[in-house]
Amino acid sequence: MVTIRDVAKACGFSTTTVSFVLNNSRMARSLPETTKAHVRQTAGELGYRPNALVKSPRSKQSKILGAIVFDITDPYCTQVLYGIQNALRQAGSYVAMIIDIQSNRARFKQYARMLLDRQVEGLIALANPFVREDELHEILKDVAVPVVIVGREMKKAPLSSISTDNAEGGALALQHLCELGHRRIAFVRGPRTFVDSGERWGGIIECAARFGLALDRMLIVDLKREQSYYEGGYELTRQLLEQGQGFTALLAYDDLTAFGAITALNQAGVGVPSGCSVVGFDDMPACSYYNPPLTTVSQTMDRLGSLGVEMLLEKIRNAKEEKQNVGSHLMLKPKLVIRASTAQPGKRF
Amino acid sequence: MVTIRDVAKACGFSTTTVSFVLNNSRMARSLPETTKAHVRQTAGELGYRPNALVKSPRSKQSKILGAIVFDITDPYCTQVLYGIQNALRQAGSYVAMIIDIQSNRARFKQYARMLLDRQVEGLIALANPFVREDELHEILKDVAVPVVIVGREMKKAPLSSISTDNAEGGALALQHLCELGHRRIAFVRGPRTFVDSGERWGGIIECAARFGLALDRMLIVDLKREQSYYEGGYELTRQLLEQGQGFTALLAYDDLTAFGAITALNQAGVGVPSGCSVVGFDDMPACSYYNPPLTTVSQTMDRLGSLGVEMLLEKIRNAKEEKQNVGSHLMLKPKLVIRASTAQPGKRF
DNA sequence: TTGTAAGCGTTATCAT
DNA sequence: ATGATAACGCTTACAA
Repeated sequence: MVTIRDVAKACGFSTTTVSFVLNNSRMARSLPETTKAHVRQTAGELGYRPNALVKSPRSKQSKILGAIVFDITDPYCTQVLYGIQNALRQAGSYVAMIIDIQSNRARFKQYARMLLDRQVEGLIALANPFVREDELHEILKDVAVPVVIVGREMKKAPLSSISTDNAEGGALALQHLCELGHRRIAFVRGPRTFVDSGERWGGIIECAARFGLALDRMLIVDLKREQSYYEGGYELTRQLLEQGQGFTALLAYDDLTAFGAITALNQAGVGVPSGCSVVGFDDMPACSYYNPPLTTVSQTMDRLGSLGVEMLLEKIRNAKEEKQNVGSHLMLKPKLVIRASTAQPGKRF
Repeated sequence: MVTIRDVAKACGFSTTTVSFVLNNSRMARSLPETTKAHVRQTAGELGYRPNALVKSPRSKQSKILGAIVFDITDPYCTQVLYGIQNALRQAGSYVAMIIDIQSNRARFKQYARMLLDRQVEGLIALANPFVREDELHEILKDVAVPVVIVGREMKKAPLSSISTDNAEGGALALQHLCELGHRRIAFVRGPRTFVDSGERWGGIIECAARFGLALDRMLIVDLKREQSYYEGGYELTRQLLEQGQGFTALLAYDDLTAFGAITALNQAGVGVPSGCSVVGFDDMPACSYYNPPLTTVSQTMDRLGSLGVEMLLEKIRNAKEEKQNVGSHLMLKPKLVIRASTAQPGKRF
């Protein structure tokens, strides 16, 4: 391995000078071009590469961020990670250490500690829908580095967070169906304890009022936590159909629920959207190639990730300047993405 | 920050002793239990956490592996990553630094270097279908640490690799269709330059011979590299239908291609599987909730990842013992996953 | 403009 | 059984 001392020896300057030149430090400005050129050349010739790990003790900068996701095979997580990596590339110099806790709450704390042991300068963590705000605070209370939570609004400092305006998302979805002329609309909501599901429902109620739409309790069903959302969407939709409640549209908790609903509808001989329109939530990649392509509400996950990183880097800068760190919260507007699973109510039904 | 010196001072022993105890080094065995207990307790009380980064200069072990994927939103990649993380958790102590090159070849080299600067002890890289073996060798030729390539057979040392038996996979898919009684089968192959597509085709030819099946050139079409596979599958299937070539089954390059094909078939009024059976390749998660759920060939991506890590760790151990590193190659058997998109040929058509 | 030397937190060597 | 001390590769006050 070629060290900075090897370079220094080879070009006849001290390690200090070499360090200055190779890091473009402000001290390097006072060095003559000839020196710099010489240093750089010998470094190049020797194939010198600075050891990024050992920089940290003196500089106090590991240039590593920790990212904790709850399921790396979940499209929601990977889209956020995509955004994270984009922001990191633009910021330059920082890398992420990505950890998957595989939906195992106990691992969260354990892995957070592991990342801290590895001297990450900050932590960005994706909240899954069933972890509560106070739990997160409890777990993260003695973490010394800045933290940003993605996907859940954290109201208490010092945690910052970035999330989607779920209420607006719910409203957007219902508004779309109303504007198409639907009045008999079924709702497959998320499990009762899910924060985001509650927020979405709030938006739906508000929007229903705006359109003078009466919500029929018989057309409102809730997923259970134990089921997969796809299975749940399928089962609940089948039940709705069996009960013979007529409806011309269905608003699902998320895209997977919507996929399950479509399967149930088709099996019952109901075409989508000819017999029933279906709207999802999230806009996972599979929506665009589903059969039919799914109308849904996009959470713009990549922006969640990239802006989350920007917030985190900002917090890290503040922490360095000993500014006190207040928690801040960003709420992104969701976007309605209209595809082929929604249409005006047909004649059938 | 609490350092090992703080602990030493607090408990009255030297840093050496503390280090021995806290690392359970063999030297610690000769220490009396009382000492060890005392050290451990003060460490606990002070909340001491060893700085994992600075261990590396002396121990020569960063305990970091680099993982390079070509698209972190691609289900193939994330499934492999899932396997990687599983293996890492079991192995303990190692973490992965995951880098997404976003299908940008130029970034491969750049990021590989970045990872090496960060002292990764080994590299595991997922090959995408359009990078060639010699390219990979060229890029990785002066990488000093052990490397394992996932998803592409590398025949030349010192690179090791682990991949799926694509020929067997192709054969498996066709055999399934033949056994169902199909004789008029359409093939949407991958782009000509794709290694895996060629391998699969080899298996298909072999299997066709075995079943005495004549392959009709009019029913064989190839995707173009520029198109998305979903789009390509859709377009090519539409063309096949327009040409009026009768076929009762379609074997697609991969799952996305199959999804596109199903969309085209349905739009033409052909039911799946009632009018035409469709088989994909990969078994991405979307297959199980597609409409209809897709019969496909599983690459068992998680095993690709976990076994890949095991190979890499093995290589790292060998490298430490100065054993010379020969490249090794593992080829995993694919698995046929039968779902609802295939059936015996119907009466229609 | 350049160099010396101290330090970062750890582990390894060697002595006691 | 325990401790001094050097070393790892780098950055950075301070000195010249």
